[in-house]
Amino acid sequence: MADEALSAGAVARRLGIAVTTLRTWHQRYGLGPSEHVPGRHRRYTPADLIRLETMRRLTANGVAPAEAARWAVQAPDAALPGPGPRTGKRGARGGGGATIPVGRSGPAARGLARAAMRLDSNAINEVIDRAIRTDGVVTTWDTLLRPVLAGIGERHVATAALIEVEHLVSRCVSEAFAAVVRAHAPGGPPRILLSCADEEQHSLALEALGAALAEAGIAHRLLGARVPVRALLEAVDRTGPAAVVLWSQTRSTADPAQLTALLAGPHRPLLVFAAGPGWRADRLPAGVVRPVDLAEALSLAAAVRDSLDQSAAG
Amino acid sequence: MADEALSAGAVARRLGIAVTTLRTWHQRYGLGPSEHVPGRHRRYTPADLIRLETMRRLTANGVAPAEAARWAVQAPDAALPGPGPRTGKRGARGGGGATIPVGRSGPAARGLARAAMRLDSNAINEVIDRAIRTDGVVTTWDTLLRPVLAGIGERHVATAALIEVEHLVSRCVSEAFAAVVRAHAPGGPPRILLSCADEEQHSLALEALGAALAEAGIAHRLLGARVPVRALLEAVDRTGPAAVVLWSQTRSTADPAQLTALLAGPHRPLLVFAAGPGWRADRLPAGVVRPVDLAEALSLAAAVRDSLDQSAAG
DNA sequence: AATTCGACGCATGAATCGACGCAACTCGTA
DNA sequence: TACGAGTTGCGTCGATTCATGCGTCGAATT
Repeated sequence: MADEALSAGAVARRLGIAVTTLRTWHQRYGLGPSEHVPGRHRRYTPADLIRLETMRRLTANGVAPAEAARWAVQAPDAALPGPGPRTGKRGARGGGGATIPVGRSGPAARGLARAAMRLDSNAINEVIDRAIRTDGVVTTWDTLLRPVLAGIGERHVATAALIEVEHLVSRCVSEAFAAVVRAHAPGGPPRILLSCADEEQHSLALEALGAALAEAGIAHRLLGARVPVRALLEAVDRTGPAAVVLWSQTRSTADPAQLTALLAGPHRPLLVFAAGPGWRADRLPAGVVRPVDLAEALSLAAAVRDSLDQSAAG
Repeated sequence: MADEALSAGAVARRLGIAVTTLRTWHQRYGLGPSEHVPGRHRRYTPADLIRLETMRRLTANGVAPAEAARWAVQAPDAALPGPGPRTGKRGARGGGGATIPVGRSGPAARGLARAAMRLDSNAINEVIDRAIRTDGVVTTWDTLLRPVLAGIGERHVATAALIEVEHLVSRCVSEAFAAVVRAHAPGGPPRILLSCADEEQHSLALEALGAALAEAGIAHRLLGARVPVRALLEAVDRTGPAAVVLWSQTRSTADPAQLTALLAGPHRPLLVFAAGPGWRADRLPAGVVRPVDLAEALSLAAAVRDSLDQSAAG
């Protein structure tokens, strides 16, 4: 048992791809066992495995399969190309199989989609973490995560499938944001409260905002999904935040009364944000700010922090 | 040495296999008596018997014989790293005020409850992280997190308040588990799939199991809450896990048909666990294992550990 | 004398092979 | 904007290869 020669099935399971795909990779790209007699079963040595592992990692990062294969064949262990000048050319025509449509959202999005389809949480984490480290939370959210999540959402609305994929990716994103928050030491007491609207289940965008805030050194408090108005008011009452961000993803959860209640409470926050696509601008009570995207929400929140600092210093 | 040194025939009869097979197992897989001189008769010690018993049990469950043998040779019975020594003495006297009932769950629980009431996520994180680092995931879950969560739950069922507290704590717990998973490099391909039952919303216990698995060095895949049967089957089909853990918190989500569907699928898992208080033991289809608590689930899952992954990866 | 040993071979079912095709996606072009 | 060309992952099918449990045989062990 000293010689570890894995069968095709074992390797496929390990990589999270179909056995057929493994054969296809061998035929199309020459990426197969180093020694193989036609007609006989393939036996993958550890060295072959490393090559395949590289292939997987590259495709998970958005490299076109053909190119990734070429790469894996001649440089078994290869680091990823820098984020720099890699935007332009490309004659590759991506596509293929049961995937998630991400349109022209860049290679990282494609890689993320691929990893997601394989339910490969490790690869998913890897891609997300790298993106956040490289481009920051805001950019990652806008150009990577949101497109991919939207793609998955579209799909599973249409076909009622991929729900498990969406869950997994959501979890990974959530965890990545949490890691960002944990990594950046929270400076001072949190004066910004983030909360979902009543009945609202989607909190990912809020978590993105939270991570972005943490990244900018701004402490916050995040309540999470499905916060009843009463609980929200109680939380505001107990913690006395300077600003409250209320997220509503869909119209059905965007009851303006929640905002009004916030403004009418005993500990009225300085600023109330109505964030998310659910809110209708013309139905918002006076005194409520409605940021259009993550970046704007971030800068507004930062402004709150600054004004607080000044008033405290003066 | 009046010890039971069983002869080949006796062992074969006991295991219900042919004597020849016993010899074959020895030759092909090295699974034989620990001491044996070529040409002489084989004498099986009780230890050898255990190994063979494992082999038989695994193969009876559908594990490939070669794999089962490797398994049996290196891990006769799945023993697990026990948790550290119990913590507490300490007689801190808990105070009054609006708090959460945690019973006699120790000072950490009380501290956690207090931090939760303040919506102080930093403090919450701190307590949880420390507990996990000190006592491990299993103990922390059983003696700290579950009591506190249960306490909060009780309260807000009674008073319809504290919902925001529960959300916050849940989030923090979730993140802490995620951090554990991220910290422990997952070795090899995940062969264990964790999923909530259809409609089941509570996934925290599953996340605890996931973290415990990660702590023990066992890779897994966690789908999350509210996984439709169809999505679960699709995931099983695509990833071909060796074991599937299906969590049901309440009776209403514990539809045995889900388990049956799992067992009937094309990529039938070796082992199916019905975990959580929702399941009724007398309604489970044959072939389903029902662990009673986190520790048991962990040790059972450990028994399914994939033995194929010991190659160098990145 | 009853077993067991080691070697060899066989039957059988599972896994894999190679070829083919499908469906889905992207991109250039009209 | 719609459409065709190029990519790609993977399901299917009939044939082949492998893995595995076990029977048989002559010699050795107990």
